Amino acid sequence: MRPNKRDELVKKALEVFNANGFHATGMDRLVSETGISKTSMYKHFRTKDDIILAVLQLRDENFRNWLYRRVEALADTPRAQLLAIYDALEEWFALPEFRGCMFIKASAEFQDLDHPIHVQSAEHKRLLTEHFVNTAKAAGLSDPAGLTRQLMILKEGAIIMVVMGHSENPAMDAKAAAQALIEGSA
Amino acid sequence: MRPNKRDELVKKALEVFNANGFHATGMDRLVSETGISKTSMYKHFRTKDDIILAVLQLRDENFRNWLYRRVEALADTPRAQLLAIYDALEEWFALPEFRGCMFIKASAEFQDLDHPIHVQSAEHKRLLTEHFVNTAKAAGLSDPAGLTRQLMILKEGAIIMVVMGHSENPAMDAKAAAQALIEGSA
DNA sequence: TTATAAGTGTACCGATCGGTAATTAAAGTC
DNA sequence: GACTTTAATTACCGATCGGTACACTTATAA
Repeated sequence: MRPNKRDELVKKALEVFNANGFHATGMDRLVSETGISKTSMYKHFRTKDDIILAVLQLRDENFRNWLYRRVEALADTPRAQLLAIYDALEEWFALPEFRGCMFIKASAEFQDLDHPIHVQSAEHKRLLTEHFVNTAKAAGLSDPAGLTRQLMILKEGAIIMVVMGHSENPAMDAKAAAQALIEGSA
Repeated sequence: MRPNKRDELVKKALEVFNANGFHATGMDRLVSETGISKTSMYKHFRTKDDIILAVLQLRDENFRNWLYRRVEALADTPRAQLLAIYDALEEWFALPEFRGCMFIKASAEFQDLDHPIHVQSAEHKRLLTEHFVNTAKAAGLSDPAGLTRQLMILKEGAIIMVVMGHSENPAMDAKAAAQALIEGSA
């Protein structure tokens, strides 16, 4: 069983890109911080953008898996799970390596709507929305799609306010708002 | 009356940075797109970062002035003005040159919390919050600070969902949420 | 053993990066 | 008219950008 260098590269590149940004991280830095030779990188990927796409794909799997499972662990009923989203967010924000949402940052650095990196970042949000719409439906709430759009807005806004804001606990601000919205849409 | 080259540069640089990103825009491109010589730029600014800071300062003035005045024009009472924020946002999102929030993008490209560009971006959000807290107080609502934090989360989240999301009208999603929150905190 | 694939190290490519030097042309102020 | 300021032009700097060429080493599998 050979440990795959490709996966090792993507995993380490994720950390480097997340901490330093995409454009600001050069290939030489990627070499020195991952310990993987440039030759090897370009044997697995044709371009730097391809590496970024692989990183985003890994991040999408990791994050969605983590969030879905964490929400299920934190609450039993669908309705309580919608609120537990923000408890999970609070945990995420508290991590020392937290650096904001990678997909928001990626779409900020690759603004062209047709750019593959932008497209893939938007797809991540779509998948999240899709999942929580089902939770909202299971909760038997009226207008699950509309409510989920609001819950997503609260999630993204909380992330921004952690990075840029001066509030102490945006996750709990968002949770309080979510609770009011859910109770109002019973 | 001499037309100030410095202001002309900052104004045009704002458009270029907003459309192409900060790291992705080189000084040579700034020269060709603004028509201003590089020598002249570096006589007014010591570094590229200084130009970015000046751009952000201009953007802060422009945006806050516009938003405050638009909100006042759209609604009379403080309470209605809190809701009008999202009507103004809807207008902003509809502009053809809309490219997301410059400060969110700047903080995404300059992640270091101590970096002057990050600090200045966060300051923009602080000023916005400060202003709307006063509106919330004038509206006589309970916990104006807490409500404003929620309204800010909705604002930032709506911006993200316009750029990355698949919703049709995040501004109105946010407005509906804001309305529920305001009514609940009467 | 031997062929095949995977990985490394180093040197290099042209292009672009942020930033500077030197010179000259205008235009405003005294 | 003399002088100062502002700006443009052009060429250039070392460093770094994304990406490649080449020679060498390992490790696997037949």
